[in-house]
Amino acid sequence: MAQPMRKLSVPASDKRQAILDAALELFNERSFNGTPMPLVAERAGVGAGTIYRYFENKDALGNAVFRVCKLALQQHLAERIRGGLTPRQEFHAVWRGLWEFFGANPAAFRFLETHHHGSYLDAESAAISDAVFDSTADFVRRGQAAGTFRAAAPALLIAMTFGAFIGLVKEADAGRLTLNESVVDDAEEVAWNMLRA
Amino acid sequence: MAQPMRKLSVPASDKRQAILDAALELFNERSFNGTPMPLVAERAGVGAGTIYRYFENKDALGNAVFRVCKLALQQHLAERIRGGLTPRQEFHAVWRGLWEFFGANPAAFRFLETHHHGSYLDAESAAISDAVFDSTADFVRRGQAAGTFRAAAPALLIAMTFGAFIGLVKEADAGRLTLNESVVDDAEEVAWNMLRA
Amino acid sequence: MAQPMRKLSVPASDKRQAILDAALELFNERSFNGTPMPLVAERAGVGAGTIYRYFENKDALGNAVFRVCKLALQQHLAERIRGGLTPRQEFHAVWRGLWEFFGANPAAFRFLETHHHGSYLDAESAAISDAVFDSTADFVRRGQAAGTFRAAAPALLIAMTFGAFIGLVKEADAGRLTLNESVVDDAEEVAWNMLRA
Amino acid sequence: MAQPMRKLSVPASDKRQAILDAALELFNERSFNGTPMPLVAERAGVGAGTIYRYFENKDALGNAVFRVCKLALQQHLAERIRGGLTPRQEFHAVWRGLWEFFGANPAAFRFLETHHHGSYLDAESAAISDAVFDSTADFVRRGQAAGTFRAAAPALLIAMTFGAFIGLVKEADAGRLTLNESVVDDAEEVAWNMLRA
DNA sequence: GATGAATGAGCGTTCATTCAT
DNA sequence: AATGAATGAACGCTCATTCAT
Repeated sequence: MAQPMRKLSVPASDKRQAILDAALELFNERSFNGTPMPLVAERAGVGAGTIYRYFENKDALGNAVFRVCKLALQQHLAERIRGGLTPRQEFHAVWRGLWEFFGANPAAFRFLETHHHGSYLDAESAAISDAVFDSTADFVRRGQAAGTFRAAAPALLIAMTFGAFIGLVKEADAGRLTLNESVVDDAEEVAWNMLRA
Repeated sequence: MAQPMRKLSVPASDKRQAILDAALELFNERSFNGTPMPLVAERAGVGAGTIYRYFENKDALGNAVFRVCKLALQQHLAERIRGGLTPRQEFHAVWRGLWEFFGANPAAFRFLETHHHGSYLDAESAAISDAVFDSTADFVRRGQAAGTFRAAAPALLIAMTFGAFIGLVKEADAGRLTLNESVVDDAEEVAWNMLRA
Repeated sequence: MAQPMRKLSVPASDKRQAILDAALELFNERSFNGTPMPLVAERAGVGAGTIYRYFENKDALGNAVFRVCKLALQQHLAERIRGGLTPRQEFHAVWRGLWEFFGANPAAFRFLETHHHGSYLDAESAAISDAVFDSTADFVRRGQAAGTFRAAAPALLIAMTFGAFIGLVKEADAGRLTLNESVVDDAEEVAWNMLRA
Repeated sequence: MAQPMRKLSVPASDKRQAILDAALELFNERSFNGTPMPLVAERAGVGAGTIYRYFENKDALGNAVFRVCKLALQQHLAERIRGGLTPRQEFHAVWRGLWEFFGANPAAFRFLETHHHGSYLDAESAAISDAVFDSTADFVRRGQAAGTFRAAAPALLIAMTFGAFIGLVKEADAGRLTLNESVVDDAEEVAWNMLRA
């Protein structure tokens, strides 16, 4: 059997991923503008110049981190919604999905919450945010069509529900709340009262 | 009797206020680390060196902005809660208070939401945040004692309620929602369903 | 008796002297370039702007301090040389004069030693140094004419003798020597062996 | 056998040395505080930021210059003293050593004389100064034990002898004395009369 | 005359980016 | 492809000097 005609490249570039990981951590710890590129390079275990082989400049790196996080969250939630669930079950899936995503990838979650309007974000990043929003709005409209979700602007319900979840994370970060399974379950019940008709 | 003929001198703290205002705007637009001090000076209409007559350094300026905003919000809400209101009326007062504060001072509101754990914030700023939280928690506990508010950790209810409001503002900033009086009233009804027993 | 026709002025300006004193101290403690003018003003107990009524700028202040010190030393030594002393007695008078001047005015002495070629010193300051040197050279030549002083270039003898005294002061400053009366007497004997024929 | 054909690369510490040389020159010309780092960089032919790859900050650069000069002088003198010389011969070696060092490295000599107690000098620099002093004091005590040197505090003799030499250099700088071989020989004779018993 | 708040040029230092290796 | 030494523009901040009071 003939070997396919593409060059055998290094495995989808470990270094690119290492740079993204390091940048995500550091942008959370020190903010985008407070993070020197050489520090990203050091944390990623690469040379400073190497970053510029993978990202045109610091802004591009910031946008790449944003997109990776946003798409990871989108995919994580999308995987949980598929299927023939009731709207209540769907909401449970989303809420648990947020919690699982946060547990598996807290840095990504915090980055999205904190850097959602960094001045370095470009049009494409904004477009991705809009696409994620649109698919979420569809989910809400399905629930409203079924009469299970409250009749209010989908944007309003989405904003308040995600906002409430983010509020939990921030309060936990401030040390005034411990986010464990039972607290998140309580919170789901609370949030559900916002959504249900 | 005629007013004596002396020149009206500018109030001594004119420039201090101008610097605080400029810093608040710019820290929102460009983040703390992304804002050069000379730009703050320019926006405030003062010389670069003048800032340092009023604030020891950039961190001190950041903390001053934070405290001014936090205390203004606290006072704004406190003024609206006093009196013999029912918990539902108190909640209305708080929700409207947030909305009014945001309308009167959107920059201050956004600053608090975005910069609540900037690495430049010092212990005193953190203490103020805690004090504001404590007085809010008292408000929640009063409502719970009266049986009107849901029995859940006050920190959880506070986090989710403020988070929901902040979610609205962010969504409005993203251009996917228009925050007007009727939307805010709808949102109040939604949020109330989180709180009520 | 008619009063002379000049304005009664403030007593030869206390402030000018206070500024000179403060500058002398601070230039010694922190060097010329390391001393901010506002600090000179504060130490002198005057407003920052006031210095500029008495001295055109910082360089002019530095030159004024230099001249005051140089002339004070010159006068101090000149007072001790007058009269019909033998060269040995004259040398004793000079050496003791240096010691007394240092004791009475250590700041002035150290300033002259440390700042003798500050880049801010102007031609007039240099001229004063030369004049002081010339009168000292005359003293040496008198001693050489009398056959009491060693026949060598006066500049050489002056340089080495003053240098030796300054060396004592520096070593005392470094904490490796205590300058008291008996040490200075010993040193005079040592120095005399450089000069005598 | 032919030398291998690899490119001759510049020694790694090329720039470090250029920076030290430039700093030494400029600190002499304009004093430590009077010398801007960008000017050091320009004189050294490097970028301003490059200095900070080799020295942590300006103070560290000042200390490095001081140590290089002090150790160079120490080594220069130490090389000349070894052997079975008489104290008079040893003194000749030291005096000539000073003169040769000054001739070979006038900037280093002047730096040591002028900056010996700059406020930026750290404990290690002070320790080096003390060590150099101690070894010189040993030399003096040897001469005193042999009965050739005057019985006086070694610190006093050292201070006056070095002070006298420095006085010569200063007088030459002031343009009132030309330091040539015969003048230095005369001066040695003069200085020897301070030291000898 | 005396003041000190205000200024902005210039300081010490950092860091995004480049490029010789 | 990968590096990290080198750069210089731009940062946070200081301070000599001015000028309205």
